[in-house]
Amino acid sequence: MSDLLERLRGRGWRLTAQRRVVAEVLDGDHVHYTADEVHAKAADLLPEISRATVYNTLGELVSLGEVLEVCTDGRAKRYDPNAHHAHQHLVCSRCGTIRDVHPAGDLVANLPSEERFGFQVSAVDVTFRGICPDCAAA
Amino acid sequence: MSDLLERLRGRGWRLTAQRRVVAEVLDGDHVHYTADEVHAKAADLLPEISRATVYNTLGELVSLGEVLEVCTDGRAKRYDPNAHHAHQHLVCSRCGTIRDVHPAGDLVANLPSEERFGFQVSAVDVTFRGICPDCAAA
DNA sequence: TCTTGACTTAGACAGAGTCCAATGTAGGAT
DNA sequence: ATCCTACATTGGACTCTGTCTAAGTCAAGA
Repeated sequence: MSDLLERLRGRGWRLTAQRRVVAEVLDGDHVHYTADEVHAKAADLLPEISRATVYNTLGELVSLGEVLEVCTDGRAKRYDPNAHHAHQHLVCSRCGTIRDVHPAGDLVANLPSEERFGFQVSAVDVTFRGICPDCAAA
Repeated sequence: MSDLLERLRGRGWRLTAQRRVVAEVLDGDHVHYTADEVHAKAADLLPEISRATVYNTLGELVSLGEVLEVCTDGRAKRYDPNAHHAHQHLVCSRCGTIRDVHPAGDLVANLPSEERFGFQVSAVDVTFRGICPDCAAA
């Protein structure tokens, strides 16, 4: 994720300790933390970091296209650092676990033009729902 | 929507004035109101209706499968009375307008089994995003 | 019409997120 | 190396969405 920090510095981002730890927390695959989870994990590394800064930083990362916002339920938004590989999400209806998945085909093409109501359709968010192996076993 | 009320009465629902006006507000196509919008419109018909009752009634309608909960952004949930015809949503990224749409094909089948991580996949929610004709013109 | 358990109400509360004025600091300028 | 200052951070108040509770009300069966 340090290449991310370099990229952002190149765009004029000031590199602060707070931004570093937020970026560090978001490193990894299948990471989908809420803002509060990011704050808790960041506070383990930098105890005095504030909630406001975590929200600010996440918002900036989203605006810059480096992180995706995901809402799979009506609760807190989740933040997905896997923004540079198009993907969708598979969510366990019981425990809420989220996996990144890669459906086949062109999903936007599934929408016939007579169903587009004159919209310029540019993107599609897909959430597959089901029961994960752990919940199915329990 | 009065067939809805009949159906619910058959299931033991007590028919109150409050439930009637909530059902009436939710009548129509491409209806996707937030709970507060439902409350405001219901209060036009029955001024003393409370927010709690609107939330209760919407929750019950969702549990009974008569209304769908939709969240297209991280904000308030929206309530969609078109629960008896499978459909997905098309959302304007600028103004938030929502249309019900009917994509072609079996959307769950788009997820290859090696991308299912052992989940039993049972449903899929799809949100197409784009710019609506009004916003494109403006 | 009476009765009763289901329904409604107002308001307190909780969770998620935003905003603001005061303070601190990264990094270019000197 | 130090200074400056525009940008970043902070804590706390605030907003919005939704839930809960205790007390009062009422639909509909007896």
